[in-house]
Parts: sequence; structure tokens; C-alpha cells
Amino acid sequence: MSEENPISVAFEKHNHDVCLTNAMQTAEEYCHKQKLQLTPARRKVLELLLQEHRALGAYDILDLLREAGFSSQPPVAYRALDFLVENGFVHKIERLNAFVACALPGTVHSPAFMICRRCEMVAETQSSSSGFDLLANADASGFKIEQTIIEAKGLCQTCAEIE
Amino acid sequence: MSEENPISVAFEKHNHDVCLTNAMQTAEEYCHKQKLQLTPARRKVLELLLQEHRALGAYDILDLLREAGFSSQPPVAYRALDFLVENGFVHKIERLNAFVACALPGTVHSPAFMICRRCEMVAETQSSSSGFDLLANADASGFKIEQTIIEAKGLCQTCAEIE
DNA sequence: ACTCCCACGTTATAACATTACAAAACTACG
DNA sequence: CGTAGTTTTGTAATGTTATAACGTGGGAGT
Repeated sequence: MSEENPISVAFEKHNHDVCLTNAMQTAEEYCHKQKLQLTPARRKVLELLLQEHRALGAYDILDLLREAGFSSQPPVAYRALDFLVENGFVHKIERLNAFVACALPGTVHSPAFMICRRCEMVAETQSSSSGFDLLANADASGFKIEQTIIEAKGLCQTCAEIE
Repeated sequence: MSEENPISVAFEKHNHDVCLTNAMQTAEEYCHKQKLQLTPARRKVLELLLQEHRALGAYDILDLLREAGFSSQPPVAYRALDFLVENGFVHKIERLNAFVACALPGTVHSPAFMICRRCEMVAETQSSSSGFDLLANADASGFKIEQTIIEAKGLCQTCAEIE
């Protein structure tokens, strides 16, 4: 376990510009190392998601891409998103059919999400899974887990106070 | 039971007719007690899902409803599914945009699912959640969890042996 | 019978996602 | 260089999943 525990970044105050710049830089470096092409459209989609700090639907992204002068056919957004998801820069929130920038890019991790139903903020956290029932049951039945999605819906502290 | 489906009925062998009959009876009783109307369409959808023992899309269900003589406009299926999900007889598998009959109807539980990517079988298990990281982090950040979805994708034992 | 609520019928449309194919841009390497 | 092979993009069309809106009918209680 790491000393730092950067849980639920989105629900806590932080310097957003720095957060964006760092994430973009990490992505740049990672792509360079892996010889992946962080093309303009892919870069733009990642920037948009980092700026929003919440889940955006593919068509929301498409609108923003159009505003930024990109072509706005669905495949443009979905291709960029596929790339970003495959390489771990973005996660899909299945519950919302939406996408959110990864809070810990460049690291192998098994994310879990907290989704505020009021402000739609999405916070990413870790699911280390030790002592986690599902795994025990999977072992017992011979099921081989390849990927697990964990998404909690609820209210973030701010919204809970408002309601 | 009627036609096809020689593929592994679940991850474990069991008497399918009994399983269906029991589940329907539980639903009947529960609805009667709660003064809920288990109407023909709702009953049929539940039966279909119990028979299949795997996740069905709303439009798959719609096709089966048409075959059974029901109207086949989308709201027919979605309304029945909403009812069944609300009352815990059916779960939605977000990853597949599909629905599966509950393995433990009539009990309050927090399900987790194992989804075989090869045969599409869905197995339900419990997530008691004690010692589960997400909850600890949620507490720490003031997030109030209302519902959590847990879905593991992978290979069931049978399919793992085949591949 | 009247009214209220709940469920259903039906049309239309919204929201999300993919296929397919051609053209352009990069990359490797002789 | 150049050119073959791969990857990425442009674009049109289509497929899939889900909901909105509004009217009709049927049962429960008064």
C-alpha cells in the first residue's frame, strides 16, 4: 500500500489546473514510452474529461469536440474514448453510459467509483479487493475474474448537506 | 421448459424446473402480501428470465413477449422490467444493458455478479461488503452510498476449460 | 355511479453505439 | 528517399437501448 491515499479526489478541494496539467503530462510521457499516438482528438477528449471532473456522455464530448473545431460524427468520440479507456486514461461508468478521466493514470489499478446522483460528480477510489467476498465465491465456483466494475451511487457530502 | 439452451445452465448444475417454480411462487406470495399486481406481462417477463438463466436485453424480451402474444412496443418490456427490478425480482446488469432474474428473490441483499464473456451466463453472489475498501473510503469522504453495483467479467469454469 | 389510481396501448423520439469503406497520415526499413 | 504496411481519420448509414407523452381501460373504495 502506498503512503499517500489520494481517495475521492473529486470531492475534495484541489488545484484543478495543476491536476489537469499533471495528468496530461503523465499521458504524454506514457504514450511516448509506449509508442502510442496521443493524437489531437484523443488529447482533446482527455483534456475535456479532466476539465469537467465528472462523467460525460459520448455525445456531450462530441458537442465539445465540435465547438473545438473537430469533426463531430459519433465514431470520432468513440474512437478517442476507446483509445483512452484501453490505455487507462479514462474509465467508463457503466451506470451512466458515460466516461470519466482516470484519477491515477499510468498505474495498474482496479478502480471503484462513487457517483453523486445530485451533482453527478464521480470520485474514483481503489478496490484492493482483499477480503472481498466476490473473489472468494469466484474461486469456489471456478470463475476466472478478468475485470470487475464497482460503482456506488449516492450523495456526496456537499449534496447531502444541501438536501 | 421449451426449446434450446444446452449451454451450461448456470455455473452449477441444478434442477431448473424446480428453480423456476420456486421463484415464481415466491414472487406470487410476495406480491400478494405487498398488494402488488403481478400482471400477465410482468409474470411472463419474470418467467422468461427465470427460464433463460442468463441476461436478456429488453428487446430480446420484447421478441419473446411478441411470440407469447403480448404487445411488443418497448414500453411494455421496460415497464415490466422496472416493476421487477424495483421489487427485487430482477437485476439489471449494467455492463450488458441486460436483465437477469434474481437468484434470491424476496430477501434484502446486495448482489454481485459474475458474467462469463463466452457463454454470457450470469451468476449472482452476495457482497456482504464488510471490510470492503469502497465503504471505508466513502465514510472518509462523507459520501453516502445508497446502492452499489458490482459486476465481474471473466470466464466461467466450463468456458475456461473449453478455451 | 363516480372518482382515483394504476396499468396498459401506442406513437414517436431520444440517447447511446457500431459497421463499413475510403482516404490520409504515420512507420519501418530496404 | 520511396514504398509497403499499419494506424488513424472522415463520413454516411445504421443498429441498439431507453424514454416521453398522451390517451384508454379496469378495479377499489366511497
